Amino acid sequence: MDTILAPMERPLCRLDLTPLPLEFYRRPVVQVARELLGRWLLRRTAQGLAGGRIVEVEAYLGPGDPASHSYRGRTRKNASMFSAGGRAYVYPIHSRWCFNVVTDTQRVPSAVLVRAIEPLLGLELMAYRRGTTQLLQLARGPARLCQALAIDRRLDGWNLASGRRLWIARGDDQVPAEEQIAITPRIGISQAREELLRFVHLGREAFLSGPRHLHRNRQ
DNA sequence: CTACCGATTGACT
DNA sequence: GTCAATCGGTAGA
Repeated sequence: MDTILAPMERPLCRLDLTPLPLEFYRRPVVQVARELLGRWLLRRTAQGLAGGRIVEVEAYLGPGDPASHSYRGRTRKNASMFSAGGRAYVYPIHSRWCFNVVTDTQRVPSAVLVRAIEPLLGLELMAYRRGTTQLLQLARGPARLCQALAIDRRLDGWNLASGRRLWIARGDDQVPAEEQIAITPRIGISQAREELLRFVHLGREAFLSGPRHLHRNRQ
C-alpha cells in the first residue's frame, strides 16, 4: 500500500530571514530584478521588525538607459549606483523617498527600484508610519513602501548583506514561477518608456502600483 | 544665488 | 481620468 501522507517538500512555516549574500547582487541587473520577486525586504529599527514580500520591481540599466539616474554620469546624489552590487540607493523625489538595490560591478552603475511589497511583518508599525490601517495602502508604490519601512537618506549606500537595519532574505521562498511574472514598461518615466524592464509577481496584483492594464504582460 | 525638474502621491472632476 | 503640492538635486548665471 502506498503511503497516504507524502512527506512535505518544504515546511510551510520555515522562514529564512538571513541576508542574501553580496554575490546575489553582483550580476546583471535584469537577472537580479527578476530574482528579487518573492524575496523579503526587511527593516529593523528600535521600533521593531517590519517587511514583506517583494512583488514589483524595475530595472535601471548602466550605460545606454536614458531613464537611469546614472545616465548623465556620477553626482553626489547617485554615487551609490556607482558602487558594487549589494548596497542601497535611496534618493528623494517630490518630498518622498525611493529605494533601489544596486547591482552589477562598480563598472556598471545599475540598480533595481523596488516599487511594491506585500506587507507581512510589522503590520501595526507600518500602519502607524503610513497613517492608515488599510493593508493595501501600506506599501503599494515606491515612496509608500519607504514610508512604511522608515527608509530615507540615512540608508543610502547601506550594505544590504550586513543583516542589520535593512536587508533582503529568502523569506518563505514563495518565488513566482516564470509564468507568474509579467514584464511591462516602467512607470512614471519620460525617457525610454517603451523598454520592458518592469517585473511584477502575478497572483499578487492587489499589492501592485500603477494602472491595472500594467498588471499583465505588455501594455 | 535663482530657475527648473522629477523613477510620486493623494485629492479631486 | 486630471492636477498640483513640495523640496532636494542640479545646472547655470
